[in-house]
Amino acid sequence: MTTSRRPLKMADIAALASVSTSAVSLALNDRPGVSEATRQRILSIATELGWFPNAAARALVGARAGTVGLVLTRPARDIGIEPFYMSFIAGLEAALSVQRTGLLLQFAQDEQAELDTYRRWVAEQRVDGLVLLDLRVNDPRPGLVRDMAIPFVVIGDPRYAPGATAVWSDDGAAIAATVRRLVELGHRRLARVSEQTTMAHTTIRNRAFVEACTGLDLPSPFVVEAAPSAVGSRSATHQLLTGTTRPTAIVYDNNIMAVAGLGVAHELGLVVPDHVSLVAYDDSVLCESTHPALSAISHDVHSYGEHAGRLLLDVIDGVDSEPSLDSVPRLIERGSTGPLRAPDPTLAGR
Amino acid sequence: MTTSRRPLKMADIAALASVSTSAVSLALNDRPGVSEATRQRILSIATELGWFPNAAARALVGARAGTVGLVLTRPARDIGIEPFYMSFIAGLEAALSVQRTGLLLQFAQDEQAELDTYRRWVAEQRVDGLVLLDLRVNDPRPGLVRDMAIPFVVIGDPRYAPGATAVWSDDGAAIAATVRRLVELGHRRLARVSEQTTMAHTTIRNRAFVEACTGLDLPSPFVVEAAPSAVGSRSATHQLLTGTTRPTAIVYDNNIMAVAGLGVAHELGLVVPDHVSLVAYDDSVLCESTHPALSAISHDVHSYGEHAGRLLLDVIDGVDSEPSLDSVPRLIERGSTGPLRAPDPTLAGR
DNA sequence: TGTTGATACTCAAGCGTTTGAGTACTACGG
DNA sequence: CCGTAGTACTCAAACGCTTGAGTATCAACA
Repeated sequence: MTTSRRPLKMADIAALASVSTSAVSLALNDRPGVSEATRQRILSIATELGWFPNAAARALVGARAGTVGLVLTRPARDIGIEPFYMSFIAGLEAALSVQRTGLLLQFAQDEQAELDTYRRWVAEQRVDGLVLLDLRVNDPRPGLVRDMAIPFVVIGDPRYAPGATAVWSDDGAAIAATVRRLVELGHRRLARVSEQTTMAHTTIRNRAFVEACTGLDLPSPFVVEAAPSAVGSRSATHQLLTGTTRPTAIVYDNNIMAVAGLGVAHELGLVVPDHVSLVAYDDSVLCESTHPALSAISHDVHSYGEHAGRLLLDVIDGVDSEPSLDSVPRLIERGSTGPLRAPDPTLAGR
Repeated sequence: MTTSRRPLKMADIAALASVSTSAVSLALNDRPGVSEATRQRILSIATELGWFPNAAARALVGARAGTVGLVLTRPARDIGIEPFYMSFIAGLEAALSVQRTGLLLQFAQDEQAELDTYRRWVAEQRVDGLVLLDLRVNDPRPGLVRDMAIPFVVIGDPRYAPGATAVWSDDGAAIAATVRRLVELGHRRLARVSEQTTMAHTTIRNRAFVEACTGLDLPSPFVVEAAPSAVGSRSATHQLLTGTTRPTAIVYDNNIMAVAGLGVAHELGLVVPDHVSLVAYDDSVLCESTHPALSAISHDVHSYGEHAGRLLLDVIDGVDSEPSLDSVPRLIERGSTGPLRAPDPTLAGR
């Protein structure tokens, strides 16, 4: 392993192997045209010297940037603490790195900025593909990105991105199963604290939630749309838990919202799950760390990201993929859910 | 804004403006050699058409990739949920995007893989600079990266990376101030649950913690080194809170560890802060969401990342920067700290 | 022995920029 | 009216790689 000041180029390898740069190129890209002996000689010299092809030169001629792009569009400064994103990104990156593909990451304030970033990346030919996260209702992004003629995958329900290669999790089924389980535990007054209904997954979950409740002849459930932050969840939860007909179980839309909701329940002197059951969406060690530990509608977000990465690489390679279901999240029951046990302290006039 | 299939090139702009590509280049890079009128004409055509320079071509000749790299080396799959990282990355990216610089993100299993990634990125000339996160004791990275002759900044105390451009926060001072405050509240048996002492910041904090305690004539504090995860913190906290001489205040090394510790205290039937005070390191809405809300040694991690980004861009521009103190984190007191109020239920034999 | 067809290679053009050297034009002082 | 200096531009080479076209060698076969 030599550490030289001037970066090595293919010509250096070629000179040492006494062949032309073309031969080196053929050898290193596993193409026919060089003998096995020469190929091995070139390869060993290249690895010996620690040479890697200049990414820019390769991109310029080969039209492969070796990079895919991801934009996180989140208004609040601190929404990034939602564990989902980091896990997803880690999984995505794991899949990409198998094929030596880098991940370009950008944060945007709003949809306009996000689209500007896509346009710029495509114009600069910086990326070979894009990952569209947080699919929205009537999302303009799939259409616009398709017009840019760049491979992409959508993370979200294909019904909201017709014709696009999507990887999704069946949140509706997961929500329905959760409602059934809560009813089995004896709950009848259910509630949901959701993100904004502009999100496709929120709409899907909300609809599934209401349908599951009415299908089981429950009173129609509370659905509160909150700002996608801890603060939003706090006030929504407070509102629910201090209302006249208080729900006995609340299903949240992510981890942070559930943690915040748990805090509010504690503040109000309610015991979880004796007075109220709480369920988080997505799962992480955060849910395991609270007391009581949060029951969660769980799926493997890391492998969700990996799945997305593999699919995007396929699309880049020209393999046109169908929408692909990643998983049906399952309710993992921990300490925050259970049958209603104690008398209701607030309604009893504690 | 025209959306064309074939990407635009400089020659297209040149043709429309009836000038040479050289003129376009000069105009777009704000260099002398074109008249103001021509410059404006070229600029307006370029923006009209939505043209951006091909990143690869520019990198090939200009030796600027327009990208900096960051590797997250974390053994556990879920440590990424620590809010610090996402906030830091968001801040970093914000600073970079001001100068149209992208952020290449990679996760690595261990130090070896991290170094391999740096070597590859440098050899491929994919990045103009590197950010070295989580400085370790006797960290080999600054030395090796310097040998690669690529600009970099270290995030961490410059004493552990002599000669490198570093941006750091004075954790020692923050810890000392926190200890003083806890003593002011009446605490005398203090403890710390820390990450591995291979981390430079952990070593610094541990030392400052012990020194502050002995300087105030306290009994020597407990310092427990835990695996950097919620699980590690749980067992460390359990050990501390069920020991014979139980600490009355515990200072953690990050957010997740503190949340996990809070959960353990709850499980043991201890009231926070009446029986034990808890302090988190770093801060995020997560700390505000628990009950009681976690007091935290707080600094603005987002702007910490921004600071690092600006500094790295300076180094890339050849401005050799001195180590730069970002901040002295300050204890934000929330509900999890206070004077010892209740009799100790465990020691009283509840 | 000459033709054919592989095989193993080399040549050189080209990808879209930047940039130092070169050129045409204008203005101005002497 | 010439020389000079500046301004506004163009030319062409270069960056490091890929790739289609070309060439040399050699075995097989008629």
